Amino acid sequence: MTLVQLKHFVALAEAGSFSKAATRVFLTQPALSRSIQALEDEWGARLFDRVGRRIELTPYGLEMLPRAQRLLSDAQELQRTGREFTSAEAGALRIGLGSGPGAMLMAPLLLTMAREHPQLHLDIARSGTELLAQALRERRLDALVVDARSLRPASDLKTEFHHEMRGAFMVRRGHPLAKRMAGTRALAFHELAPYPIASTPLSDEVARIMVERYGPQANPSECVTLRCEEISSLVEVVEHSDAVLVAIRQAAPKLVELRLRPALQATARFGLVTLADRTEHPALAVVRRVMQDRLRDPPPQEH
Amino acid sequence: MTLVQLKHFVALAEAGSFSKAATRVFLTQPALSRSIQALEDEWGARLFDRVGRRIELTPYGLEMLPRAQRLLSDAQELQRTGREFTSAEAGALRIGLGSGPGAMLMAPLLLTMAREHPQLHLDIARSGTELLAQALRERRLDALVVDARSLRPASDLKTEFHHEMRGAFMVRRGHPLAKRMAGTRALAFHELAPYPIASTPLSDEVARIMVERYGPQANPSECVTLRCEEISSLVEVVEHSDAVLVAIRQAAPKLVELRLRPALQATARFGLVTLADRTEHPALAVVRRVMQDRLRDPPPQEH
DNA sequence: TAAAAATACTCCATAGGTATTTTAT
DNA sequence: ATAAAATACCTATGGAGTATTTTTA
Repeated sequence: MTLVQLKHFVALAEAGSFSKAATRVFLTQPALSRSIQALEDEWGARLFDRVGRRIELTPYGLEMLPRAQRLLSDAQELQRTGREFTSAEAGALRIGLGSGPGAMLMAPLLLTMAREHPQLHLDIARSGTELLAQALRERRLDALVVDARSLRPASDLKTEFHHEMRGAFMVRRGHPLAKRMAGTRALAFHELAPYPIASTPLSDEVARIMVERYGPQANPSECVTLRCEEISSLVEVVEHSDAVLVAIRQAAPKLVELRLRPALQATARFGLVTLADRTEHPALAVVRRVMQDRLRDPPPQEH
Repeated sequence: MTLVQLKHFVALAEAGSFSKAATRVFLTQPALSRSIQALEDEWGARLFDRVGRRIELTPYGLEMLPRAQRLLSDAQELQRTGREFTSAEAGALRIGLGSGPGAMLMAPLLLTMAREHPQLHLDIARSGTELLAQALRERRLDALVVDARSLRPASDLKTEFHHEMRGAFMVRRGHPLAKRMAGTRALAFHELAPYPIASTPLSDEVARIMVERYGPQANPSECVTLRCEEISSLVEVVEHSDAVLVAIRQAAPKLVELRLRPALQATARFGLVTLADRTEHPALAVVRRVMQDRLRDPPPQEH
């Protein structure tokens, strides 16, 4: 039994004659005749009665026809699904997001999927980089987007570097510190002390840089008073209070950036991480596009 | 895409290596390798990552595997169903029974199917012979069992004669008429007059014979007082009353047959009728067996 | 170095085509 | 006499085997 034979069977039943059916399946009449015979031989029973110059389904053929049709349409469905999956129109994509990328990408990813790939199942996991990497290695995730600095280099992982996201101190427009930056004056870190500091959880790397630049009192575990994974909530707080936000500059483009001396010069390197030497999920193309769109540092800021 | 290729795909996924899978599907390793490659080429995406000496499903392969498995098991199911159908283990059989055969065969057919072919759907239609023949011609029935005498001969119908069923007058054991038949004495028809006469609907042919033998007062439409399609009910009545049953002798073997002068000598010729030149339904074998079992005239009666 | 997959080649079974015969209208 | 299916015969493609190379653990 072959899918091709089944197709011939169905075509013959629908056409009602060997000659007509043969042209429909792009065969000659003898070829179709033999194809049907082969099926009948294999199944040990006639599917059609050759009655004069007409043909007619036997009870057996009548019984098998709908089943054959169903199997054929299932087979077609299988092929179609395959194509859709490779073109990211269907299937399930499981993405792990580190806390920084999560803040920046979660909503855009969900939105893009909902709008442009409604048939694609998207599972987003947010967690620490190491836990995510473990899930990736165990095939519970298809890819991660994390700050590459927080990821221990490993040969079984492939990191596709995407964008260096500049970190910054930011306040609302009209904040006292903003006014104090008249002209080109830069602020010292201790001038921030009177205000609450808000940030998402920061990597050890960033913490180290801050201590290096501004001294022990700049250690995030000390100075950060408002910590929350959801950056949009933090932005809202900072917009309506005198709190200072420490985050990726581009995450809150409407806030005013503070110039500090020395400059913060801390960055996050967002990378798309997959297993090395594994075929990647077709839908990762969508993730890349969203990253291209959303992880773009703005041109140097003007005041 | 071929069912064979899908089988190879599933085997490889389950075996975890080309060599192992190859032996399982009775192929050499290169042959399996090429079979998988062909599938991957056709679908335009890798199904397995060849990682060192191990292989591993790609996300695409993972997505396609369960679908392929389902299609394969559906295909197997199709083949299995085919075999079951040809061996009368499954499918649907639609039989038309004339009133005489209906009385004799309905219950045994239903019982046999229920006991020995629980997966087989049986549809029994009871009606007049001509209506049944029409249904047969329109493929609404697979076969009929009718009294051949009531069927107008037609070249598109094939009648397989089975049994000549002898008709008889019967009464309960101990009935006054039974006592009156001492020795070899035969009764005259008018001796039956005091008793109700019970029968299934009789064919015109039988009615004609009765009038011929016993005169106008023997016309069934006149003399039959208890008419019912269900012969078992009639038998029950006759067993518990003084009614006389006119029916096929073998339909009520426990009753006593009346000897009449002249003898009734009416028979029903039960035949299995199908469309000529059409492949018959495999399950007709079952019907034939039931007919063989039930439509057997007993040896000449002793007294 | 060994084990596994891929490649190169060879072969043949089978599916398909052409020509012809058979059959039924 | 004609139209349709079956049969006979031939061809070629694709699937399978053997031998070999490549790769990686």
